[in-house]
Amino acid sequence: MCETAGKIIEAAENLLIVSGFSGMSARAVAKAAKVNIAAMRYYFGSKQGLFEAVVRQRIAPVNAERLARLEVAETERPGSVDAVLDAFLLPVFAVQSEENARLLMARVMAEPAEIAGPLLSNLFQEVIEAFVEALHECRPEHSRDAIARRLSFVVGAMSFSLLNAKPRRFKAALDDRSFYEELRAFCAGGFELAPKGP
Amino acid sequence: MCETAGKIIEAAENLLIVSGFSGMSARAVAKAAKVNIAAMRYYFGSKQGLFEAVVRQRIAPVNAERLARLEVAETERPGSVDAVLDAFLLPVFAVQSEENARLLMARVMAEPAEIAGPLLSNLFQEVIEAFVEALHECRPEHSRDAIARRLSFVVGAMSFSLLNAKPRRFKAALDDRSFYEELRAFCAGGFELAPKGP
DNA sequence: ACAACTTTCAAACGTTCGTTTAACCTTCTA
DNA sequence: TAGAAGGTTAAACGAACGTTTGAAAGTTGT
Repeated sequence: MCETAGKIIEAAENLLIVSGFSGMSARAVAKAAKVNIAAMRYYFGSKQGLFEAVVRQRIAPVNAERLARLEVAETERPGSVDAVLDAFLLPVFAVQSEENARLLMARVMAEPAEIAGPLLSNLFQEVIEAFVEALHECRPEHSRDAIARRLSFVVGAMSFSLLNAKPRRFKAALDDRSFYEELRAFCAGGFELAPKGP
Repeated sequence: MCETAGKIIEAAENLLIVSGFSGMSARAVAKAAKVNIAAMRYYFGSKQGLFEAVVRQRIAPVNAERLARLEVAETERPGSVDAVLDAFLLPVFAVQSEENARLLMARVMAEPAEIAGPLLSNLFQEVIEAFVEALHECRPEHSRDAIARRLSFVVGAMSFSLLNAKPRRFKAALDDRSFYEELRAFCAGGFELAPKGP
């Protein structure tokens, strides 16, 4: 049955978020999913294959929506850093994607390169290139390298604060909203030119 | 001999940077340090104890210098966000601390909470409180919670970009310098008020 | 020289790891 | 009804894990 693969992915996602790839054992996944260990190999080939399936399933839609929103932003609000940043950040915080999607993305970003490196390169190459180009058009006084570095600052600010946010506070929805607005404001400010004053 | 403990710490640090805590095996540490596995328990009690010793040895001096520089900044340039951010960020990039110190700090920040959580809380509590207070005095229009969130953005931007920077490029010294200035400019911009424009 | 202490070592402890095998159970087709 | 195909399972594989032991080797003080 196909339901088994889904149960494995769901359990693996939850364990990945709290323990990371090396800290998550295939046996723990099987137990949490109430599935035999061999089913993991049957559907995903290996633990690494399961990891990549989990990450792909969560991140690919987010990146697709990023590119879609970027296209809209570039025609409706050309030259706006805020609009580009919204296109990059909002898909992560969209209500459709649950909190797990955010936490998983943050956790995967923090994995050692030998585990997630090639996968993330494949998943993000197109997105990074598109957003660096878009931001470069908004701020042509910065070099593309500088823009790319600043974009990595944006990703880092988002990932780290997600990982280290308290596991759940009261009024989560409201907090999420204000959290996002602060993140967006912070990142947008980072793309402004240095202030005039000394 | 005390040299053995030093060799273990050095080897563990290098392996921690590339593999993280769960991905680093105690046996690999012993082999890299050319030391018997039992020496790890003799000097550090356990793998977790070794981990904490490595982290403490690297991060404690950085945080001490952060507090020292903050005190200077508050008297010499009161109210300057730039000065406070320099006090927070420069000790990480100071020439005295090698690149390993930066990479280790970034890697440890990305560890799952169950591994590094309590340790990081102890190591950073005082620093976080001091810098949140200092930044709040620079920007009293932001709440302390908002300042704390922005400070976590700063930490994230720093950590992530360090982890994902290429392992070494030509002209490292110059690159480090411009990298730091871009990071500082980005973070400082994040603390500015929303720009006046639409 | 001897005894007391610290440090190092080879070897093994039991456990858990990711992976694999081979048999079993469905379900559908000939 | 026989059998092929897809899905699931218990059981075990060898390897590697963190940890522990007990004694050898080295150091120190008297």
